[in-house]
Amino acid sequence: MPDLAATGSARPLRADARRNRERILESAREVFSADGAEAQMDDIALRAGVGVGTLYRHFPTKEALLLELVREKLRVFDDNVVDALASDDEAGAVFEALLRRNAEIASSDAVMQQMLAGTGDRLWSRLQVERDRLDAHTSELIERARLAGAVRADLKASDVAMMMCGLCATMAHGGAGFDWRRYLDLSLEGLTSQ
Amino acid sequence: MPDLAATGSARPLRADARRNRERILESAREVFSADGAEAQMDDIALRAGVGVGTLYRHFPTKEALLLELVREKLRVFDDNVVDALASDDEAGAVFEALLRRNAEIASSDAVMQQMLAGTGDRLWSRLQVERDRLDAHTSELIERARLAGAVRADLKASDVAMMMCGLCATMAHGGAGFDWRRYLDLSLEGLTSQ
Amino acid sequence: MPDLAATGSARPLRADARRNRERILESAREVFSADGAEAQMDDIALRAGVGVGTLYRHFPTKEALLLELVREKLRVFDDNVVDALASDDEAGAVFEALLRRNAEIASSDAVMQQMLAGTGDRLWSRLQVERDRLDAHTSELIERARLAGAVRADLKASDVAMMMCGLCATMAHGGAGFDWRRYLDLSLEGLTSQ
Amino acid sequence: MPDLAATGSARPLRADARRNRERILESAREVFSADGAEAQMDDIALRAGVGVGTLYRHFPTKEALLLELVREKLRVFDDNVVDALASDDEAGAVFEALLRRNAEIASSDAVMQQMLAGTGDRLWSRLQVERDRLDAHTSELIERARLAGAVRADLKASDVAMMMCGLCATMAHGGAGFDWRRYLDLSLEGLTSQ
DNA sequence: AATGAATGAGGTTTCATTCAT
DNA sequence: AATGAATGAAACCTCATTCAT
Repeated sequence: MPDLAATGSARPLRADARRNRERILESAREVFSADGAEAQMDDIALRAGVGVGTLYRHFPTKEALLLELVREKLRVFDDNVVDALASDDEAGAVFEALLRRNAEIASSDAVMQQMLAGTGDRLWSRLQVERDRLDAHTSELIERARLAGAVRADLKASDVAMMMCGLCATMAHGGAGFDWRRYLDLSLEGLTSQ
Repeated sequence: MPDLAATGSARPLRADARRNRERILESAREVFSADGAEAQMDDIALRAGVGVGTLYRHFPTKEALLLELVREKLRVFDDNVVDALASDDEAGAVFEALLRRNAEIASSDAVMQQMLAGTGDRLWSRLQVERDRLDAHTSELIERARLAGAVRADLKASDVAMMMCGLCATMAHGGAGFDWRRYLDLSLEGLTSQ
Repeated sequence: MPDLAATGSARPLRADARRNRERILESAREVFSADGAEAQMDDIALRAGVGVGTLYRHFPTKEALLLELVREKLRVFDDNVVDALASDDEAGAVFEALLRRNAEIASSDAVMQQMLAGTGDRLWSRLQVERDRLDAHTSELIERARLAGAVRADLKASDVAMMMCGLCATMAHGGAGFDWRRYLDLSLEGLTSQ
Repeated sequence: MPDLAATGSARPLRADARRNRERILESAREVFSADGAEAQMDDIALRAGVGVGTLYRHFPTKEALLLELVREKLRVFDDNVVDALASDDEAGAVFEALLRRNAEIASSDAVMQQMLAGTGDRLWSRLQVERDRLDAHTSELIERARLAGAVRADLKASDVAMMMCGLCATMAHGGAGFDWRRYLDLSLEGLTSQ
C-alpha cells in the first residue's frame, strides 16, 4: 500500500473535492482576469458552481486564493526553465526562447501581470520559495548562455526577473497602444549586448 | 490673458479655494503614496485639513483626483523633455540624462508608479492629451539623438513610454530585491544599441 | 462665549447628530432586550430609522454600543446611590430602598441583566471607571447603614454588587417561575442579619 | 429490565456508538467551558476525534448537545440531594452541606454557569422533567430542615433554585473580583434566618 | 464655499447543518 | 455508522458619495 501522505503535506483530497478545487482555481483565473484583484469571492464561487463556503474551505482567504494562482504560474515558469536546461540547442537561443515562452504565458494571465506589475507586494513576499527556485534555475541557464558568449558577462537572475516584471507592466496596459513583444525585443538587446 | 486652458476648466478660483486645492493635492500625494490607490477619501481630506465635502467640490470623484495627480506628473515629465530640447549638449547625452531625470522623479512618486505599473488602465486612457504632448516632444528628442547616431534607428516615443512603464513596475516592487537603476542601465543598452 | 468643548472630551454634536445618537441608543435598548446580545446591527439601525453607516459612525463596534448601554445604566445606578446619600431618612431604610429601586430599574432592562448575569466578561472589565465610582458611593452608603446598625458589620460594596448580579440572573430567567422580588427579600435578610 | 427511560430514547447503542457518545460529551464539556456557548460544533467533533456527521448523529442540534450537558449536571445535583436525604446527620447541617457541595460542582462547570446565569431561557424550559424531580427532592430536604428549625419557615425549593442561579452568575464573573463562596455564605444567612 | 453627518450597497468571512461518499 | 466536504444565509463592517446645515 503506497504512502499516499507522501505526495503532499496534507492528505489527498477526495475525488469530488479535488474536482471542486480545480473548478475554483479555473473560475478564479477567469474572474480575476476580468475584474482584477478586486474581483469578488461570491462571483468566483458562483462561476465555479459551488457555494462560497466551499471556496473558503479550499482557500481560507481571498489572498490565499490569489497566492495559489500566482504560485501555480511561477511553477510553470520554473518548469519551463528546467525544460530549457535539458535542451541541447545553442545556449543563447535556448535562453531567448525561454524568455519568449514565459512571456507568452504571462501575456494570457491578467493575475500574473498584476502581481508582477507591482501591486500586492505583500503577496509577493510570500512566494519566496517559488521565486528562489526559479531564480536558481534561471541562474544556471544564464551561466550557460554566458559561457556561450550570448549574454552580458554580468547578467544575473534578478535582471531577468526585473525584465519580466517590466514586461508584465506593459502587457497590463493593453489600451495604451503598447506592444509588449517589441518591448521584449528591445529588452533582449539590453540583456545580450556585450 | 492667462492661459486658462491649462487648468482644464476655465473658471478662475478664489484665492482660498485655490489654496485648498493645492493642499488637497499635496495630501492626496502623501496618502496615496502611503496607502496605495485604495487610500480613503476621508483620510485625504483629514490630512488636508478640509471636510470631505470640500474635497468633492474640487474633485468630483476619487478617480478624478488620482487622474489629476498623474496628469500633473506627466506635465512635469513633459516640461523636462522641453528643457532637454532646449539644451545644446550632445544629443545622446541629453536623451540619456532626460530618462534618468524622469526616472528619479517617478521613483519618489508611488502614485505614478502604480499608474504606470499597470493598474488603472481606464485612468490611463483619459490622459490622452498629456500623453500625446509628451510623446510629441519625446519624438523630437529621439529624432535628434537618432541623427547624432546615439540611439537605434527605429526608436519610437512609445518605446520610451514602455520602458518608463516597466521601470515603474520594478520601482513598485520595493521588497523584491530589485534595483531599478540597474534595470534602467540595461534598458538604455537596449534603446541605444545599433 | 462658553467653552462648549468643556462639556465632554469631544466637540458637541450637531443637533441632528445628537438626535440620531439618542434614537440609536433607544432602538438598541429595545432590540437587544428582544433579541439578546446577538441582536443584529442592521436591525438596530433599521429601527432607529438610520443607515448602518450612521450607527457605526456613532459606535464603531457592536461592543462599543453594548458598552454604552450598560455604562448609561451604571450611571443611573450611581445617581441613585448619590441621591440616597443625600437623604436624611433612617440609614437602614435608605439602603434597602436604594437596592429595591435599582433592582426595579434592572428588571426592565434585559441588556443590563445579561451583562450582570455573567455573559460578556470582556465588556465588564471595560467599565472599571463606572464600577469604581459606583462601588465608592455604595461603600459610603453601607458605612452609614453599618453605623446605624442596619447591616452586617462586615458588609462590603462587592457584596452588594454580587447580590445585584445574582438578582439579575433570576430576572433573566423569566420563564423559570422565578420571583426575583422574593429573592431580593431573602438576600436582604442575608445582608442585614447581624 | 434496565431503566430505559433514563436515557431518553429507548434504543440501546452499539458499544462503539456509546463510546463515541461519551467522547463527544466530554469534548463538548471542555470546548464549551473554554469558548462559551458560541463554541463551534466542528471544534467539538475535532476534539472528540469524530467527524461532525457523527456528532450530529448523536445530537441532532447544538442546542440538544448543550441541553444534554446541563441535564447530566442536573442529575448529579439531584443525586446529591437524594444522598443528603439518606443521611442521618442533623438536618440543618445536611441542608447546608448539600448546597455547598452542589455549588462546588457548578463552580467547575462553565456550561452550567452560563445556563443558570441567564442565557438560554429556551433551553431551561426544556429541562422541566429534571427540574421537577430536583425540586421535589429539594422540597423534602427543606421540609426536614424546617422541622429541625434550621431554615425559614416559608422556604421553598424555588428559593434554593434562585439562589443557585444567582450564585452561578457570580461564578461566571471571574474577573470582577467576586468571591462566590462569600456570596454563598451571605445567601445562606438569608435562607436560614428566622 | 465649506463642513462632516448620513447613506447603504456591497465586501469578506463564519458556522450550523446536510448529504454524498 | 461514520466521515468531512459542501452549503448559503447571515453577520459585521467599510467607504465613495450625497446633502442638510
